[in-house]
Amino acid sequence: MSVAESGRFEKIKVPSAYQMVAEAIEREIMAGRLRPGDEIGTEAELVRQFGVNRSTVREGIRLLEQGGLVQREAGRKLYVCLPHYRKLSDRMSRALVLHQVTFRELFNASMILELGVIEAAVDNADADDLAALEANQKQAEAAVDDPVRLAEIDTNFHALLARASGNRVLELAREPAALLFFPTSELICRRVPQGAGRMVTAHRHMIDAVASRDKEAARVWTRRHLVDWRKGFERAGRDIDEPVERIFERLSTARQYS
Amino acid sequence: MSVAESGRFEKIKVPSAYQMVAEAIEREIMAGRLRPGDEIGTEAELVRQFGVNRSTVREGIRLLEQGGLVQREAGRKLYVCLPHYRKLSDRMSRALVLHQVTFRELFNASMILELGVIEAAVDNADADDLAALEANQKQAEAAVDDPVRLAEIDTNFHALLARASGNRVLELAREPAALLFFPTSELICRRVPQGAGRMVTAHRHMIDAVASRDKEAARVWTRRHLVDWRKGFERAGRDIDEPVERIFERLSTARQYS
DNA sequence: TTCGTCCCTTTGTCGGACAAAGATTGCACA
DNA sequence: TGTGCAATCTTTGTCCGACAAAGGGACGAA
Repeated sequence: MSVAESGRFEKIKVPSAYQMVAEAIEREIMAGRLRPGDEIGTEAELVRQFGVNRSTVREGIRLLEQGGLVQREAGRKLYVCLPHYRKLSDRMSRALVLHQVTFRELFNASMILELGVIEAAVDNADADDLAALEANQKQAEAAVDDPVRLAEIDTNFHALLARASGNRVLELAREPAALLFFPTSELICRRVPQGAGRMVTAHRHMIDAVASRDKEAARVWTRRHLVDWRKGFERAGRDIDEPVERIFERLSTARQYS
Repeated sequence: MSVAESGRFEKIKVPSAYQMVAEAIEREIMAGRLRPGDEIGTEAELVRQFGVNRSTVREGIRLLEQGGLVQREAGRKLYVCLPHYRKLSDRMSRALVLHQVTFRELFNASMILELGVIEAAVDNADADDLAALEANQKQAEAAVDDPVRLAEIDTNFHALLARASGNRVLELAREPAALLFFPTSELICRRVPQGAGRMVTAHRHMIDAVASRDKEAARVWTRRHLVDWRKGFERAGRDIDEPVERIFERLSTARQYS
């Protein structure tokens, strides 16, 4: 029963062959000797190079596959690729759910992240970003009576805003929380009559604030938007201290926005 | 050369058996029917249940393994486990590097995240958190002449602060950036004579601010701490708009802090 | 040129095999 | 009766060989 054998020496780990295969390939990628778009050799070539069996090579490849470092094009050749944000964020979100974080944590973190995002967006948004936001707003206005669709549009709105920030670190940092947070708008729009209208109004003011580079208005309306969420959440009879439940059935089938 | 065949139909994806194995197990976990700590059956059992070959089962398991959803205890039984933050953050950091984000993005994002973290820490830190921070501070004072060690301590300082925030969403959101950002303190302490001293001083004031629940002081000193980083970074002859380079050799061998 | 057909390559899956190491059983001995 | 040790069973990691399906290219016909 020695789970945490605390002592003088570190536990010796003897990596298995398939792990070493994965690590070797990953090192090549991280060192820049394999670049995104390059194709890794065939399994037969890897078998020759590493001197292990094909089964072992394949297990190593599976490890990389999940990390998003390599991709198979339609069951065919194996390419190095840039891990896609969305996929990584999905994993993160799953972890948050399994760790049973509360809606309060989600709310507080999102307040910080979204305020940061919109401030950066005020500084950096260009015409394309604004056009994308306007298009999203049009969709929202047309969907005020469809909670499912509206929640999806809301999620996209904030993703577009994050992209407009021009800061990919921030964009990635907010995404795991956002993937759990904004889809709950559906619940709120469904239970609170004026919820949808207030959401659309807030989005309108946020876009305008970004367009006119008005940081103060941007902060005010973002905060209001999120506080609305919280009020709606409680009015819908939910407790903000309950853990985020498993809402991934919807998320995993949601349409990609990029 | 049809990489992005944009057309009327979505691409048809035919999932292979090993992917279905992984997805089936993952569904069980996310649905709560398999809980962290439970042991997944032996490979032989999975072979029976899924009706596929052992090689296929093993490839499926490798997919889950990388995601951190399952863990093998010393080459032995397979358990469901909670994905560890550190591992997920490592993946995220790698992705940021591969996407060639700039130090400017890293700096701006960290400013937002760390300010958010310390405000939450001011509200939520308990005696244990403060004790841990004090212990870290002692280490830092003893290592002012060792840039490598000091950078590690700085990284840990901010991780402890994030934990003190009591917000795991925020803690996770900041980590990918932090894993890239704070280790660069080594460079600065090495190149800028007064860098180490200013760092220790800033940490001192940050701890005091958290202990005395002084949010304004906490913000001021955090901002000063990060601005110091930026000045040092430029004084060390680096351009803040250059992409984050590949510094993972160090990171991957860095000691775990939790 | 365009199209279809044949052939080669590569992947996904299967079946079986074996050594090493953990887990279990059973026995000898105190 | 309880304890320590050896034999045995189980499970994993790795290897080997095999085959169907699908992609890709060569080659010839229209």
